[in-house]
Amino acid sequence: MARKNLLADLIEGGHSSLAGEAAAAAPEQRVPTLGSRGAVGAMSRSLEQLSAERDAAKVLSERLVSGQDVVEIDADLVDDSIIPDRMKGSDANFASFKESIRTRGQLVPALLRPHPTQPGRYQTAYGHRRVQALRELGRPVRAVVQDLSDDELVVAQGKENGEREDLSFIERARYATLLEDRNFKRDTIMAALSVDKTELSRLISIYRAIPAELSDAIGPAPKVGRRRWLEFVEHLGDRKPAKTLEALLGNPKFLAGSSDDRFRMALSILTAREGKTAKATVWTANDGKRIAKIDRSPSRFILSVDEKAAPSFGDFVLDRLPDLYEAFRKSKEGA
DNA sequence: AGCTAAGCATTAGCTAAGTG
DNA sequence: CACTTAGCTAATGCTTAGCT
Repeated sequence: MARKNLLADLIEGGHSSLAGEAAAAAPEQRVPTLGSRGAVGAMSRSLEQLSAERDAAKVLSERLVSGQDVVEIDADLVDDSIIPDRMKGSDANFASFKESIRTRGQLVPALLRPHPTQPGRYQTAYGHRRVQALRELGRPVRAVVQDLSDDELVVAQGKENGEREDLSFIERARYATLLEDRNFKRDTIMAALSVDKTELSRLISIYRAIPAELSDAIGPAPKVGRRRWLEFVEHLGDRKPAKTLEALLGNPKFLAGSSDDRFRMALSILTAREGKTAKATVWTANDGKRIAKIDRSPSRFILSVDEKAAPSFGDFVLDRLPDLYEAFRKSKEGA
């Protein structure tokens, strides 16, 4: 519970006056029209960016208020975090982000710590994209510098991603696994990713079950969540992925598609080989009505009755379930 | 064609039970 | 005790069908 409300606490705690304003203004927020669609659409992206930066500012505000000065540091002296969190090709908006930094300057400071082994250098805890953009622009980084332990660094980095919620499932799984490989405690990883132990366990086991070449080839797949990655791993099984990989990497369609598309293709190759992966089927009665849908899996048989096509048929079946089951048992005994 | 509501699929967070 | 597995479900996103 505390974990779930972490973000809310941060925002409300630090900016209760803001929240109050928002609540007071709410009744008047029903603006009838906002001009033409085109104008609104063009604005939305920069608005998103603005709000993302404001959110980041809220999280940093505590540190700023606590008497930390913002200093300017040569971007070339700033290294990335000890653990990379993003996969290749996951940041499509970087160019426009960089452009906004170029035109408007760096609105929100980054959070750095002194490099543990190289005096005079720094490591990024929070604000990787800003640092990267400023590095490319050849500008100094405005930053708060604090002595942070490895744990604190990793948790701060996780917050950055959590704020924007822009790490996909597999990226979080990868990040969690990298952290574990670096011997971070489960508690720390849980804090860094804002997940519970259940989810953390799944993240790590799923990522470890997929050969790195395969997950790298697929990429971040932002629209694919736990459920389908789990399905992916189940179908992968003990099978040698070499053939799957070969089939995929040799396919120009695979390489041309989006990361989500690549995931879909990879999954369909895995499931196709399985032969009998029955998809949901519809049972049609003699009168032509599509009465029920059947979903099969190794562990389930789901029968759903269409209440519109056959009102109260479900109850009818339910009433007779005991008799049906009895008949079923007898038929088994006989066999 | 454009809009809306309904239906369906998916994600992600939770509890409970199992395992070593 | 620390972690894993299974299963449920609210919230969200997407698709489809029906309406104006």
